[in-house]
Amino acid sequence: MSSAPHPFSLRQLQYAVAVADTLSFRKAAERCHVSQPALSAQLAQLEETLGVRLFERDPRRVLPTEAGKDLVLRSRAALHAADELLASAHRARDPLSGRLRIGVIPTISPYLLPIAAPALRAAFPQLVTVWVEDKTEVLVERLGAGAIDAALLALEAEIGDVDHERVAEDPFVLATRKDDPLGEASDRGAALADLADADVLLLDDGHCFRDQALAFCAKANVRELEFRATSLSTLVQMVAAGSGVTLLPSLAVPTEAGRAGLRVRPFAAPAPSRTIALVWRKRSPIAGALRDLAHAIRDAYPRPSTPDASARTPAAARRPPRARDRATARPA
Amino acid sequence: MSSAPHPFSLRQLQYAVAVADTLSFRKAAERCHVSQPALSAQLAQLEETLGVRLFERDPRRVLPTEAGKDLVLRSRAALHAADELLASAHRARDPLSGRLRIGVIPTISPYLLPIAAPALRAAFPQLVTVWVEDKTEVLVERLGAGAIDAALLALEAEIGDVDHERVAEDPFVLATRKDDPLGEASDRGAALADLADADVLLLDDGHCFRDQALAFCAKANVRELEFRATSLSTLVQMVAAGSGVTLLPSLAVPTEAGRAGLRVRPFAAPAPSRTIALVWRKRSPIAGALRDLAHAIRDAYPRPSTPDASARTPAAARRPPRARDRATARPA
DNA sequence: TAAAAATACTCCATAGGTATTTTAT
DNA sequence: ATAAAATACCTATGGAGTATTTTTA
Repeated sequence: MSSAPHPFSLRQLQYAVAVADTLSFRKAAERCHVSQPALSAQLAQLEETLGVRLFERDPRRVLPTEAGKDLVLRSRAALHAADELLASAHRARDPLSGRLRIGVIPTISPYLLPIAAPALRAAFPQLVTVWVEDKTEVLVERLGAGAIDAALLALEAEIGDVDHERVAEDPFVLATRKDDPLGEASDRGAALADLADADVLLLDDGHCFRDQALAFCAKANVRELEFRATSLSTLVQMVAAGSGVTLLPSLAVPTEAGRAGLRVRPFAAPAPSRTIALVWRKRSPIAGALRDLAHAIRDAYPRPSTPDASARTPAAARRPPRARDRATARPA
Repeated sequence: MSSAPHPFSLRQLQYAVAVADTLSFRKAAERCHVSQPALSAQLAQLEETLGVRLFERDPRRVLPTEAGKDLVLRSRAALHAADELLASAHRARDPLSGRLRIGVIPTISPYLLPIAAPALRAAFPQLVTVWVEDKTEVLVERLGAGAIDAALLALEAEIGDVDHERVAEDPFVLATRKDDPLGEASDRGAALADLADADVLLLDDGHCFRDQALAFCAKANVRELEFRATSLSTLVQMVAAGSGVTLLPSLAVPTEAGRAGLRVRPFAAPAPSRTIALVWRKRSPIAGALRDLAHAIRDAYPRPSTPDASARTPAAARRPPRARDRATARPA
């Protein structure tokens, strides 16, 4: 599996093509911006290494041999491939003008992507995003392997040694059945103590949100029911059916709380929450671009829509949309 | 229509491919038989000129970026094209293993090709001959333009300044109707004087054989009939029909003299004749090969089959087949 | 004689080598 | 501490320049 260096150069092929086009060493040299002897020498060397006479020369004219014609044809093909490569690389100079594979966890994906994807399309028209939905552990593994370029997930999970940019703080809310007394008392946030002796429904193993919710609930004397939901949507349906209560990320509320029979209640400070962030491999060459991308997602992030949202500073005022000029991005 | 020199080298592409294959600069350098710094430098330069980071490096491993993967893919294509070119050129090293376009005049072609073509196929299995039939003037023009590589014709014609190798001396014979007294007296050759006052039929203008026959006949007091044949075959039919007499190249005799009603008679020395030769452009790079080709045709050339052929030295004895080793060919 | 390509030579850019340092785990 | 890539520095190959000669129509 060893490879010898190529015996000829692209430059030599260019010279050969130029001679075939102009039928003159002098004119070809002119077109290539080199002296005639330089071109002569390179062609002589090419003929030497190939062991084939490429052009018949006499003072009157230059005539490509059969081998020369063939070589010129193939040279054009090779040079074209090289040009394509150059053009493609040039296109890739702007990391936000190619294909970007981004992982997203299932507790973010259905709620954020419908908003973030169009925003990214608008902000970076040249960018094609490929979204990969999977659990944190899988995404981290795929990120490390280079199968994806970045991932949207919660920093609270085990994500290894990666760089990141925060997108949003996503507080958890308590979701109960409409007639559950736990969901009342909207004048104050729910407290940990309220959860005592509650029947709590949680996501299936492997979902990082399960771990985060569980970590919070562990401080109270809660009973986790045996049922494990595979999605927040399922979880909400169970709660609405009166099987118990659950925690929801605020992000999911606009979508999931519209269901009949469900009531959501924010927690009193310090409210449990997760930090949604875009993460990438340390030393990724497109770190700057990814940071810009995170900013764009942050700016598109939905404003909280919990019942007391009007009492809080509107998201738009807290974070005015900023110019996403890559030149102003902080260095990694 | 000016072209700038290519900003990168095939060597750099090879290095990139090697790194992508081995995922290690060290191993890639090893595979390319260069030192690791040399490979590093070349790749750094490639990245510099393309303006794109191709590989993420850290001491633990090397990971191609999206742009790097794309480049490697395209590099393989470009390198493949270059390899193809190299292979094709190598195949073309042997001039007798490609396509060779050879012109032939109409007074040679139908009589010599059925013998020469199979002989060449046997002698040079790799050679593909493309035969181009036309009159001398056209062939000479096409030869000069490079449209054909060589031509089989008579040296007596106007063929310009070309190199050649003799294939055979082709004496003319007198063709008469069977009962024409001119065709008798087979104990001695026909003399110029015999043609006095004969009605002679000749080929159409443009055929070099017409000019050669005419030049001979001009010494006698012959009448050229108004009829002009477009081929020797037609001419022979006219003679057999009793319209007059004509000259034929011996080469055509085995084919044409089989016709009923025709008699051929050799001329007494000095017999008129033409010299069949293979000609090519001066300075043709495949002169040596063409000379070999001419020798092969000469060796396959049919032995004279005139009535007194048995009295002469057999062709096989005169010219024993020789090894057609290109190394022994006389230089141009 | 005139044109075009080939030679002769000189120079410098650069690919490549060795030794060493930096870097990140 | 280690393994790998980057850096520093030197060398030598060879590509390109100018001036000149050779070639052939």
